[in-house]
Amino acid sequence: MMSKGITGKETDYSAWYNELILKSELADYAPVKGCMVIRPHGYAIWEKMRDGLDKMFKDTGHENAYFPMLIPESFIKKEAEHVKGFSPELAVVTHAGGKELEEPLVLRPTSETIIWSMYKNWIHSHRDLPLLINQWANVIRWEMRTRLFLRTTEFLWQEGHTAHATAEEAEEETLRMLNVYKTFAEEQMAMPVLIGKKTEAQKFAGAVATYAIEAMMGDKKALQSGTSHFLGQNFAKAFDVKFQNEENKEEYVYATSWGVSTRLIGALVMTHGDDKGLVLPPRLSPFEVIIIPIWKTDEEETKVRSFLEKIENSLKSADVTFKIDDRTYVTPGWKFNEWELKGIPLRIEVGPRDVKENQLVMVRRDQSEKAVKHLEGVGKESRTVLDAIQKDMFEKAKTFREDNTKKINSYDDFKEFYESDGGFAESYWCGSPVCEQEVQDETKATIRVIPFEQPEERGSCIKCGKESETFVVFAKSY
RNA sequence: CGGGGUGUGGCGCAGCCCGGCAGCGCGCUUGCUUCGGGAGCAAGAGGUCGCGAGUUCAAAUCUCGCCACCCCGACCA
Repeated sequence: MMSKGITGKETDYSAWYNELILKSELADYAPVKGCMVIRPHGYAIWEKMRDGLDKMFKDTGHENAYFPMLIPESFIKKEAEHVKGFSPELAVVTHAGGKELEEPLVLRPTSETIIWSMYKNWIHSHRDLPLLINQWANVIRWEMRTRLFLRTTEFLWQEGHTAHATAEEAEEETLRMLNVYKTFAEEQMAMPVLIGKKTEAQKFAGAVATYAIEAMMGDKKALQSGTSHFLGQNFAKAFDVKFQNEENKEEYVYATSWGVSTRLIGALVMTHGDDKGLVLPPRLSPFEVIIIPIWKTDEEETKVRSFLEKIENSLKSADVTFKIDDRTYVTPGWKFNEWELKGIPLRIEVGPRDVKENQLVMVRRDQSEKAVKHLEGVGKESRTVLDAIQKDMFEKAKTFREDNTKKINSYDDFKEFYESDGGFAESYWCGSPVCEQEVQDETKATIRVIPFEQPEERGSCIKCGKESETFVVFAKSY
């Protein structure tokens, strides 16, 4: 079932990532190339993410709905940029019911087109706006190269699609949801993110502007972890969605869309994982505490079990979620390793020695020291420790990012940076797509974001040296 | 699409050059002893060697073809 250990991060990051996912039972390869099965442990994490995000969406006034997976091919073609961006990765159904279809059906790569085809029927007046809808769904994108969680042919995500009366309102919504993502990433995933605007070259096909959260992974590469798009009137025009404003004038509707996907699980793995396996932030762990009872004799078992009840009650009263691993056919040592591999944030060991002393042993997943704690108040103590883990994981990730972020002004230094260790480079850029492309061709680094907070001083473009006021963050990315 | 790799009991691999009984480790089953960092002993079960042709008395092994998956690069959440 399981062989000992996984490849070290330093030895081969990619092998480490794959082995970690397979061995911690987050996911497994499916029969179809590029597809994966999300196993219960991985899906439980996704459910946690989903629940956390869903609450944040509801709190900002959104409602869930569900639109179909099959989209008439002609819909995709209605928005010029959208077609151009997505046609290479579409999967198309041409036959069904034993016959060739009159019009091929596209398996949705994203749902703007089908949603806006419906919004046309639902929006007539400014009183119908804003329309704030989200859907949890699967999408299909036929990618050339896939990687577990980071880029799979089919993935699960959430896509918000909102309609507004004014550009200002829509832009506000775009940034509101970007900030929801930032908050979620930092507070729930313990993953610090940069936020900002994407360059023209990297924006969503069909958007006026794309914004993103970007995180630094354990190998110092960037991962785009969530996007929020201001779509302007592009889709309203493509699908002829107009409303009558207060002055009784017809106007096209303004749109946004925003999404995060199961890629976030990959982000979690690469932000916090270590050579022993996954390290889960308490708020996203399927359960927070794994309890491992230890005994030799029946008599000891009876004593330990009744002691466990006291621990359970204390944990329950502090709303700490836990699981007791009382399997008899594996040794405690085996369980330690297995639950560390699976990333459960806190472990409690209870054996005859502890029963006698009215104590227990606590071990944080993000550290390794064993700490002896008294039985009394173990629930509250666990909560305190879990909060500390959540916070420390964030700080550790943030420090790592800061340690690997460098202000770079000269292109020679820049090239050298990406030939050696790499990381995030803070530089200036003149705004020319030519410079952007040349930097990418020569160093593999791309502009990840144009941060909102721009420094006072001006600089010079990292590539052409022209004076520039645009401060950007470069990195190699997934 | 280019480059590389792999395909042999559930998992990881050896065997292939040089054709001759299909092996090893882990896991699994049963029993006993174990149990505070991946337990020990004993006895078992388990395989169309990715698929298809060919060469041969004989193919996991040689030849030709095909397929699948993984990794690295170009496209992307």
